Amino acid sequence: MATGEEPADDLGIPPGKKPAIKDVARLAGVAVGTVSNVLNDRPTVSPETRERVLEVIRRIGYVPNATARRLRSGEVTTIGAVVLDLANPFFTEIARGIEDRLAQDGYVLMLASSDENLDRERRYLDLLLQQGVRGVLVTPAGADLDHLREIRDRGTDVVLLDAYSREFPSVGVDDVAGGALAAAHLLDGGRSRLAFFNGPHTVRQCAERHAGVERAFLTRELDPAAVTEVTLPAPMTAELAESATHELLDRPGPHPDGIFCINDIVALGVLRALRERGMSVPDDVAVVGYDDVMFASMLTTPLTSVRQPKRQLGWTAADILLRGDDEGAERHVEFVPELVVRASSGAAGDAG
Amino acid sequence: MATGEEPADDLGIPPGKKPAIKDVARLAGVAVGTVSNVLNDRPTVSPETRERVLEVIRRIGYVPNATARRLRSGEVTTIGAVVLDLANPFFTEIARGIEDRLAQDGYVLMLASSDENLDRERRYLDLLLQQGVRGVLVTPAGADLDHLREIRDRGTDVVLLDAYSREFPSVGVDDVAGGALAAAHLLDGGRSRLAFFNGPHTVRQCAERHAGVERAFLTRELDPAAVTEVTLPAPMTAELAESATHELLDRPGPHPDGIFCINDIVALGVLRALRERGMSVPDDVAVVGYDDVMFASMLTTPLTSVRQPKRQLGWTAADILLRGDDEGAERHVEFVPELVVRASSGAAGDAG
DNA sequence: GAGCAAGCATGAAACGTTTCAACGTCTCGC
DNA sequence: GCGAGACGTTGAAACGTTTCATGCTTGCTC
Repeated sequence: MATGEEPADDLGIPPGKKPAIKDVARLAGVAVGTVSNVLNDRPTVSPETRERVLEVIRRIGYVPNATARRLRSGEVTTIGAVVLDLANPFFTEIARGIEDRLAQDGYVLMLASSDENLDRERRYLDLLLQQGVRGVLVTPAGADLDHLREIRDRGTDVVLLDAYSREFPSVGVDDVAGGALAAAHLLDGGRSRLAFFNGPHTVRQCAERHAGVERAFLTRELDPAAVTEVTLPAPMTAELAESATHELLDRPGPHPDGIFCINDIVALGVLRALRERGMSVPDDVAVVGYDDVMFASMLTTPLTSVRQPKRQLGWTAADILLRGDDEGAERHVEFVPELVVRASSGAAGDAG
Repeated sequence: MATGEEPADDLGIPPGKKPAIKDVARLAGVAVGTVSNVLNDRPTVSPETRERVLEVIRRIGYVPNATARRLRSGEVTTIGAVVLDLANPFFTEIARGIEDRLAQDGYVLMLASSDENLDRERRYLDLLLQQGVRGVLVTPAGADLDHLREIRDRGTDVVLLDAYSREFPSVGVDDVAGGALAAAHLLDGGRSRLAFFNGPHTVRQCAERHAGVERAFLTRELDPAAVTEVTLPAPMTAELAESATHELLDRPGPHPDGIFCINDIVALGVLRALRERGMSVPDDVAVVGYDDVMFASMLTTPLTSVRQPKRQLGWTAADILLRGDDEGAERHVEFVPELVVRASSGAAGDAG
């Protein structure tokens, strides 16, 4: 674009520059302080003056500069979030919850994905701090929280997302309870030979859900060792789960009559393998997944799954951040997962 | 935090205040300009002075105020995006693509969902402008682009996402080609009695994919009127599609032997209904979806679908924005969708 | 030793707001 | 006809940087 078109009327604003509050003041014939009062809805402005100022604002398309406002008043209306992967439905639901809460207060969200990479996490946090965010929500990519500590000590609030630490406010879901819920459902549905398709125990979620399964057994005075645990390497895909299922069923001895999967993707692979073998779900085998992702209810055999309140997770984390050091603000919130029973584990068959 | 710990030595900084550049200058016995030069690695500072300044910075824990810096220097490393729904996998893949491109240049993304609501879209755009973003990427919630025009005229770049307009740079996918691709695949696979589960034609995507279907027929010198179009009301769910399928199959006359669905969710409902009726896919009916969402390949009968290059869509939009008015910058990019053939439309049965 | 360039350091202006003490101008009550 | 509020409005200081024209020292060249 060359010299470009000037507005028909000359407003005395250098071309290529955005109008500032002083331009509004000049054109409306008032002081800058008055314009500021109009902008901030202070009651000390006469209706006529207010109208005149607003008219000018509309005419020249004035937009207040949040950076200058922030510098002077010190208040910030931006928060940052770093999640593991924005392409993963689990996190986008969380992000959506964050956004919903922020919208209430006119905040804007700056979002980034760490890809579970500690370096990327640090780089993004650094960028966010430079932008001057009021606080950050982080799903930590690793156990090392040193950099987060430093950020907090420098005065930027930090809230952990889907994690727990006694040093930081945090929001998470009780994974032990989730594991117990799934195992209990299978046991109480009359299943006795359980298999557990899990990920490596180095991942907190996997270890805790495993502990939950054990707890369900012990509560019923059963031996947790009776569970056949199949450990899948990361990244866990449906294909991986499918072949692991075939492998499991090829073993000698009785087949399992209930399978608990660490997430719904894995469950999908298991279901596919069972179908290939002509086994009936839930009559021969009951299957339970985890996360209750969008498509769990849409499968040919709708999947029973442990639901995490994803949206609420994000909402609450943002709420803690915005409410700050309020008296009533809870510093640690742990949600309780919920079992959604569908056809894949319906009324127990007589496979036993 | 109450009064907190004071540093042992009195530095002449009011308690409870963060040190500013002038404090560093005073304590190091230099001018503020010099400190600024040290901070920005300018070469006009003698090594001794630099060391002295850095020493003071370290001692009092000075952190530059990014807000003030930005106000003065005017440099922006933020762009905004408003998509229809952050919880929809289609848009999060796009967002991920945007993020990937921005990361290359150290930019940060401010993200918001309009929920297809024009008012929300406007409100969010306003917030983003206040934050002083360098430009915005928008998936328009409606056909009215007046506000976008205004934003652009006031000096903020605008790029349209999954849309087309000759007024704005834009990135989209050829929906006519997508519709044609799906219909051609069914026709060339020997299917002759097609049904098309579509949304209302007021939605651009629906109208264009419909045009694509017609084109495929005309190219083959067939009559497009032979297609049975079923119009589903928004929001389209799997349940809705399921019952619409039953309704269609209850009609007298021969059943369709090929069904094209406006998206994969709809296809899911169709598949479910067909299974309930004991019809075989693809032997009795071939099914084709659209979007190729993550789970399309994971269904019991993997779904043939028209894939949109979602990530690339976002990447390219961000690229256009960042490259700005460069000579080589393309102002309109249209991607070509791709058909991913899976079992749901596999080798044609002899249903004809 | 005059002239000059190079090397450093300086300090004030500028960025676009908010905030606040001060200043009319009315209106009212006496 | 005067003091006291009440009501609107004003203008400048302040926020914490960056930028830049200017000035002061050196050391070098002829």
